[in-house]
Amino acid sequence: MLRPVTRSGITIGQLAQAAEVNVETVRYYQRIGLLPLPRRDYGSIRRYSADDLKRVRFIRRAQALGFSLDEVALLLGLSDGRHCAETKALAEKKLALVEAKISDLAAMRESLKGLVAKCSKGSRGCGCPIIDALADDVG
Amino acid sequence: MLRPVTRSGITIGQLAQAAEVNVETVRYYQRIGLLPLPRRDYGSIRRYSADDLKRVRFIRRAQALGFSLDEVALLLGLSDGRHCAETKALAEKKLALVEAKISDLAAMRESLKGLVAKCSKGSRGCGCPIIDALADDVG
DNA sequence: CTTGACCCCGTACTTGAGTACGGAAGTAAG
DNA sequence: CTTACTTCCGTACTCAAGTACGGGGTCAAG
Repeated sequence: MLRPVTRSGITIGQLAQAAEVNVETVRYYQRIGLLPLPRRDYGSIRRYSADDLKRVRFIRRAQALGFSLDEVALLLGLSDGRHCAETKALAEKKLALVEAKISDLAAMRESLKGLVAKCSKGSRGCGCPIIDALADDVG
Repeated sequence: MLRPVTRSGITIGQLAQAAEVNVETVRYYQRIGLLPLPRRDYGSIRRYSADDLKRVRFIRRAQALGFSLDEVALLLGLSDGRHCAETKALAEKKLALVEAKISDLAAMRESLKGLVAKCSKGSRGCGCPIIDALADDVG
């Protein structure tokens, strides 16, 4: 029969808009394998799922946290449910990295808080050596 | 007399090594104004201070946290001790950003912890939908 | 059945952040 | 003084991560 099966899922344009990225960016992620190319159930137009949207959002947020696309791919790969030993080792490495980042950011936060407080009191010279926030030795 | 005054400070090569960056990177930061070009007290060779080293390290760590060099420049600019009102506004914005990053990373951390725990128990299929860590709405 | 909005694909261009290169000059050790 | 290592500087190249472009196909509305 080949009836135009329930066009479930959203188009690339809608996906891009929802994830606040460029359509080209979505295509780019597909090309480099970060995003699975979805089946074209209907004609030649791809349909995307809610999971695809979550994935794109994850990518962008992970990037904002300083991960490269390669690293993002690794993080996403952690969910393959296979190769437990390797997965665990990798997860532990990433966990340490994440914890280091958190502590750097926490130091930055305190520094910024101090600055805001100083500025609020209108004290003269609201300088803030934020640089000192990250001055301690690298773990 | 013009005696070769106490060659205080380190050379660019030593600075680069200490900060674990390329010499060219240091020169690059100078070119784009992220690093002050130090006076050449002695001949034509630049000498760098401990502050310069701290600055380079700060830059790299801030980058690893997802800040662009432009943003790093802003962060560093917070210490100018002038324009209190603007400084405060900017600091508040950055503070919010930093807090958002921390909470994203904290979610990632929990997810990774869960994965490591599952793997440690040797349970079958140590999959970890880390993607869900960042699935909640963007603040 | 045309029009306008959207999609497909491949290729080329751009931007941010370095890296590499090559020749001249400074400097330290032998 | 010579040799070997740095530094200086400008220019050119690279790489990741997109962005833009152009030609063609689809599809719903008018």
